[in-house]
Amino acid sequence: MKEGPAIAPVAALLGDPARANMLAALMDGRALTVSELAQAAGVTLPTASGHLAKLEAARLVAAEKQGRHRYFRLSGPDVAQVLEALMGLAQRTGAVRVRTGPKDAALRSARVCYDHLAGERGVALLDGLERQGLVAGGDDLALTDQGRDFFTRFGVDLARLEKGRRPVCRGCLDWSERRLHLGGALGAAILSGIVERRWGRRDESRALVFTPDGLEAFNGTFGLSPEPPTEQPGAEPAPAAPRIRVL
Amino acid sequence: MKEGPAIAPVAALLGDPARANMLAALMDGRALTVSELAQAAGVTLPTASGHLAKLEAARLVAAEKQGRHRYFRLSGPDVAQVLEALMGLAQRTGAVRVRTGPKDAALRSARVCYDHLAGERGVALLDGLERQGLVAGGDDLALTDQGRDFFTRFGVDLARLEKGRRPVCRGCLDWSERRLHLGGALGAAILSGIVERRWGRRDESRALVFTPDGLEAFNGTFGLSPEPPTEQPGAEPAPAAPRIRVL
DNA sequence: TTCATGGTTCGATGCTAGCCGAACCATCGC
DNA sequence: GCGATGGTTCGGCTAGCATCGAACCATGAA
Repeated sequence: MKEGPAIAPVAALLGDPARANMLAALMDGRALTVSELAQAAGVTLPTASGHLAKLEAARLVAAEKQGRHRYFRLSGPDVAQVLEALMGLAQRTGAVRVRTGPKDAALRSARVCYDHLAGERGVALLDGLERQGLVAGGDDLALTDQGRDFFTRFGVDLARLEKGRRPVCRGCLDWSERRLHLGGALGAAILSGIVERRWGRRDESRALVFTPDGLEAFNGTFGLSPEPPTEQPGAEPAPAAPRIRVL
Repeated sequence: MKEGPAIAPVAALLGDPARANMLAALMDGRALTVSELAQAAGVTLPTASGHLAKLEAARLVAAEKQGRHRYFRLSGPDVAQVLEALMGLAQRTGAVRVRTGPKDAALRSARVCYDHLAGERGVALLDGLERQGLVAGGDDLALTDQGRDFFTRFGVDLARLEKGRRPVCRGCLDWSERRLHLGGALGAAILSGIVERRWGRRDESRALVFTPDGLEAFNGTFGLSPEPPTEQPGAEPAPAAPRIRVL
């Protein structure tokens, strides 16, 4: 009666709070040690070690040994994508995080999703690239000729990206915006460009903090209008039963 | 330390085999009764009732009462999308379903994902639409002017679709092909068109069975090359440890 | 009204899996 | 070689939850 791969084992893996927190901590693409992940999850070292063994067995994370440390990272961008999508479900599901503090606002504005830019600015970026005809197509979001010129000038080694097995362009569903932002090798390259140019820096959470000048430069480079003012949190339109058919 | 919505509760919901099976049974977009879902999950009626109550509380499914039956359906296409994405992870994770029987082959070839066409033919469809310039853009996969003409001739009431809050075009990640197929209101309309024209019918599983004539008509209408012969199952390139960095 | 069927609620049971402390192994610096 | 630090393994405890039978409600048919 069942069809396709069995989702239950994987979902159960993501369903434990400790493991979920560890994975969330890895969502920025960095590799973390067991101790760091234990702290992120709020469990002791042995417990974390056990969880990580399971995640590794399921190939959701990959480990690398360096000296007496073991560094864990997500095994691929697709894991990050599923996590983002689950956050989307979790949000509309009513499991709204009440803590809409300044940190949350920062995350909604611009954050690192695995290795590319997400959040409001991330979505705006993809919009802008399309509007200018730099990126087109729907499946793998192919680069146009103009886009190739543009990004070459931006300093991206397209030839190298295209040799890899990872798609150059790929849409990734954004939990806060509920729209696509740009992932893939190009998405990663753009984020690298942002950091290299010191337009912004990654803080200890997943938020990406732009400098004022950097934000202006970023918007200018990609032809984006500045970020709209965020509406007052707590004044959500759907208070008790948000009967939104979201997609 | 946590950021964004908490995924663990939702994921835990999907992590129980009984619930996962029920959701999988609902993946074709149909509404099923509690008894049917209980059978699909292989549990007794009280157990199923309890599970469904939880899923409903989490707004993953929605219920509708008709007479003395209660019909459950997925609460939206986004739920189906997350399920498809999880299947993708489950597959590469090593939880490969060994039962690569004829039914599985049929599912890979063409199946119903919530309310639109998925599988090899679904991916080919999106490819074809793009190649012919009927669909373009990357975010919401907008229809081109030619596309509007085309689908109007195909019998789709675009004005009606665009009035709804659901996006007309939307990519949905395919677990068997690991590429996007076309979802959204237009995806649903195309599937309706296929069924109305008797090009194929939905069997009791999620497989979509084309008639020989219907398949030819489908390929012809959307300018697709016929489906490539499926390679021998069991002759997978990655036997023990598929170390594929998939995305 | 009365019976039959679909669904829910309740209570009891049993299993699973997360958690920690303690002991153990590996690596680094001295 | 010796301590110190990072990780893993083991054993035992506990809590949560899936499961089912039985009793109970609701709807439709006779």
